Amino acid sequence: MMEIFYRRSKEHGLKITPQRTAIYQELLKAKDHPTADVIYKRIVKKIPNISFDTVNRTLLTFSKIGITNVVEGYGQPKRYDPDIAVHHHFRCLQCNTIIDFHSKDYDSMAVPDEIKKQFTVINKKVVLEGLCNKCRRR
Amino acid sequence: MMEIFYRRSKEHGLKITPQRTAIYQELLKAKDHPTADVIYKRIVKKIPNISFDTVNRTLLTFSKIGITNVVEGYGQPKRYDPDIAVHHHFRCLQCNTIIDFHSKDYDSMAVPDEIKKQFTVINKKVVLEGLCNKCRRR
DNA sequence: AACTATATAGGAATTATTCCTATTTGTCAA
DNA sequence: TTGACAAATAGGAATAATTCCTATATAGTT
Repeated sequence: MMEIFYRRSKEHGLKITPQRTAIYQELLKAKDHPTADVIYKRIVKKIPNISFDTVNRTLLTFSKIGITNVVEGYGQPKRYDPDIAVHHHFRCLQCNTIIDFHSKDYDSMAVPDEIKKQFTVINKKVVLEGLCNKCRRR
Repeated sequence: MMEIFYRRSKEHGLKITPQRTAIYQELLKAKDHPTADVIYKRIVKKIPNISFDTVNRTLLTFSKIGITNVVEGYGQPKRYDPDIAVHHHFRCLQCNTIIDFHSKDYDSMAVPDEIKKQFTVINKKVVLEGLCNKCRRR
């Protein structure tokens, strides 16, 4: 799994630093679409003098070279997703939890011609919004 | 079109103020999914002493009572959409332009049982991402 | 081992959003 | 129509999120 990290970094002329390695590993472990701040807090336990800026900058860099993604949100802090395969999201409007799910039906939906003509579509996903079980009870 | 604004405000016990009326009208005119700041700058020309906070707060209130929506984004400032009918978005990864489009195929996609069981789905949309024509040329 | 372009730490600056409070204003009921 | 009162506003301050700046350090190459 670190494979892709080394390969893409090379391809883009990025140096493999201990900080980047740690950030990528931490991100891979994360199942909760964490913010830069959350990742920073987890990592600072291992690398006490790492700066927030490095974590933040690195996550943006990773997103640029396509080894992680910024998750769609609504103006709250950016959240990152280490799963770069096609998948879809359910998002709770109340607590902002994001749940990944897979659906072959969704994956295979055609892009309308109208859009294809005008734009280069790189990514396609379905975003469902509503209430999760916890929030529904209230 | 102001109909829904008056009705929903009543339903939620919100007062009809000149500020709210102006903000709603400005939003209705907007085709560009504007930020609170953009709306503020447009409105301050008509109501010179309106405060940014009022605009911001009002837009959030409108979203809460469902007469406008916050558009999915990636940590940039919140952007608002006066179109509350079901529709879908194409978003340019480079310049962040969001284009609305409609698709009956997308509208009619079923929500997976797996999700239905666990969550109350209120909203469903397809988000396409890629490059718009302008950005593609570079 | 030395060189060089890139990356980092730390802090400052900027941007976006929310909070606080005194004052004003819709709305409702008499 | 008027008074009462809860709700809303303006203005500024505070907080949160992100980005920028710069001196120093380091990965990757020669």
